[in-house]
Amino acid sequence: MPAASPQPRRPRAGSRRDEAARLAVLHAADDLLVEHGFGALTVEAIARRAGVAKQTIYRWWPSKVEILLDTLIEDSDKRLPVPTERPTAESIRGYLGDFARFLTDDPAGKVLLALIAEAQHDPHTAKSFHTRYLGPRRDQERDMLARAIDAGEVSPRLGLDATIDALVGPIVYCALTGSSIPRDLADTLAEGLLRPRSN
Amino acid sequence: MPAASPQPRRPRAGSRRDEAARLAVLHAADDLLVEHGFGALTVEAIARRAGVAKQTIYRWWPSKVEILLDTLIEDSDKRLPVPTERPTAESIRGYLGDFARFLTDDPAGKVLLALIAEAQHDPHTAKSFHTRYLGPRRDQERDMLARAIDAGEVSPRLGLDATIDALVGPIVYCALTGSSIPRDLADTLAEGLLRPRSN
DNA sequence: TTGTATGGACGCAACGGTGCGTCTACTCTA
DNA sequence: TAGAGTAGACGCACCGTTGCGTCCATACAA
Repeated sequence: MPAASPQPRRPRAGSRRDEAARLAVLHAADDLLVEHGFGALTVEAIARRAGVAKQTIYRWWPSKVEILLDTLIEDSDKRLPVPTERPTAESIRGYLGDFARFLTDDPAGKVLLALIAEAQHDPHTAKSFHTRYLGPRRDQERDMLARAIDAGEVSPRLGLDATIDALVGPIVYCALTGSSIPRDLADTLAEGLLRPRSN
Repeated sequence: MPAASPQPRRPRAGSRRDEAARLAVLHAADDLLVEHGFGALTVEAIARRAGVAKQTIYRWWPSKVEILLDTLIEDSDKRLPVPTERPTAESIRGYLGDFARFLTDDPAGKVLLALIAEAQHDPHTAKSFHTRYLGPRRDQERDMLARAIDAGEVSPRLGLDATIDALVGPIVYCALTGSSIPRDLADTLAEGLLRPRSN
């Protein structure tokens, strides 16, 4: 293990916010979470790892949860975009597969799981997590699904939100319980829940 | 490994464990969790509420998580039994509906959600939670499903575990994200995933 | 049957340790 | 000079542990 090397000396900051310090904090939080889990994630450890004073963290973030939210939002916008442009059944299946891989393979997936968890423990986290992450993302997913319905690509058995919960839920649940996600899970879910009632 | 314990010349001396204290701790933990959330749940608060010394808690439980596990196991065995005796599609649908109500309405449902969450944060919790709760319950659920398949009642599109994850996942996910669980969710999931591939 | 010794369960109180969030004091640059 | 940064001490709460004294159910000897 690389034993928390303090970052190389940055040039002293001026009177604007130090972008290098901001990124160092974000990355430190992300790394520490992946390496040692949320339980071992403390503001003091983040400061140490980032090579930044604790006060600098408290100046810009009210809690470590908001730090994680910042990293999650940036990473998932970048690496797990919602395909709202091509409203096809195939793109929805693709998104579900990407989501499963994001959760299991991407460091940001661990952040998402940790925030889902922390939201159960703390109401402030729950509120912020919904407002800043879950809500906006759900809006995009709803849009994706609604367009596919309009295009006649799919015809789900449930309402918009319930359908998304039914598709995403099992994937998240597998990740939460640490069981591996079967290859055909996403596709079978889509088949079972997006097809028109053929009978 | 314990070197030569002095011969228990009097095997049955001393007081017995105080059952009232045990129950007081279990109920105090349950109540505090429901009232103030896991974040505010401390061993000292449990001791205060139960009218019991902190030492008495540490004497019998290694952590507050184990206290919650004890309450969860007792409550869910009692109030959410897995219907393994009548292997019908209907009993499975009924179980899913009961499970949804358990999660949203029963205090023990909150305990379950809190433990799922805490298992993300702490590896010890994860291990104990799987060994003592998730594993045994999954065995029963697998049994329930396998019997229904043998009886020709259902013919799922996925493997045993994946099917259970696909049925239970959305319900848990709704509860975790605080969204209400649609009335027809359980039934539609069962229809979409347990029916034989009719086409 | 009675008296006593045993030893476990319990309550009370204090300990050192850790992370929290705040605070002060100082530095550096635009 | 004002804003952003570093360094580190502070009081607080909870952690998990320990020592000590009390209570009481049992086992056994008188």
